[in-house]
Amino acid sequence: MQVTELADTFGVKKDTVRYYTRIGLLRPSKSSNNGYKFYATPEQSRLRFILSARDLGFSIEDIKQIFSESDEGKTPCPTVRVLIEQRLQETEQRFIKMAKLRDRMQSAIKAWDHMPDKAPCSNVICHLIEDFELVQSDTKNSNVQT
Amino acid sequence: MQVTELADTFGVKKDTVRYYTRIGLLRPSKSSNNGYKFYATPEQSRLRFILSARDLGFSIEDIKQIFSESDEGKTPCPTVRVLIEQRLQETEQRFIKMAKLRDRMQSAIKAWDHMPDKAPCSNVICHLIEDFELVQSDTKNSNVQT
DNA sequence: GTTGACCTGTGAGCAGCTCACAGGTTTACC
DNA sequence: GGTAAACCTGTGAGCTGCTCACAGGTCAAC
Repeated sequence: MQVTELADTFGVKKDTVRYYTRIGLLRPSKSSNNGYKFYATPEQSRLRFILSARDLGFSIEDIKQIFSESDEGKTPCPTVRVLIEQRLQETEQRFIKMAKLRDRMQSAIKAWDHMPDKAPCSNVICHLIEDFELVQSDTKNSNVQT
Repeated sequence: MQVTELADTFGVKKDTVRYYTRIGLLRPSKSSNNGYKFYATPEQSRLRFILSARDLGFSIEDIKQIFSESDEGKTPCPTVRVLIEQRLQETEQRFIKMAKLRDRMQSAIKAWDHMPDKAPCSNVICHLIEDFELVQSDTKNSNVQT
């Protein structure tokens, strides 16, 4: 199998396969006649594994580490358990951050609904954005006070 | 004000200010004696604006566009209203994707709790990760069937 | 032999910073 | 005046995880 067939088999882009190859996650042999890279069965397993791990939030670096352990014949399972906990924590933090961002955006849109457009003046570029900050902190303060 | 003072004033890193300068969001003058960049009041307003916009999910490119309109004296408000809707949609999509990822990770951890570590064999690198896929699709199927 | 389709590897680019680093400037002290 | 240390500067490169662009090699059909 060369790159195109492998990519099509797993429903990924050729460039993705090439990328994984370039960074050493896949290690195809070289076809002797034309020098094209040749992906045999083990490389196909590895790609399948990469895609599964990716779907579980493991980073490329994580996958490298898992491979290096399994290549030595060691069980990568303990590492996998530790890594996923870390990745989950990161994901949760980003998730919370994104939820907050979404809320901010939604309340900005709502607040702007009844505000007019204004031309920029000396220090104010867009009053919608700049006034929203104030609204936000007012809200915060009044929440604190009540 | 030069870069360090400006950065400290707004609680950002020097490198961030330098980055914004490099890409043209800030346009400091050059100090005549030592050639260092000098950030006057308008640049301080711009930085404040950048940070507010960033907190509302606008991209650097969005901010550039907003600046270019306000620099021409036009009101950027209509653009801002359109842009934030787009960014909100993107944020929501990423949010949903991340929620799903989080759920997958959590259920993997749960499922792995009762599974042993195993050494890698010919086609299997880490059975935790590789078997989880199957569990997932089984669950999906049984949900469909019920 | 030649046209054209397809395949290849590699360099560069994306966002939004962040880091590394060589070298200029300033300050404290003698 | 000199000098060493501390601090400041701008710029190039690196980060993730791809994705795109592109010059050139290969191959099947005619």
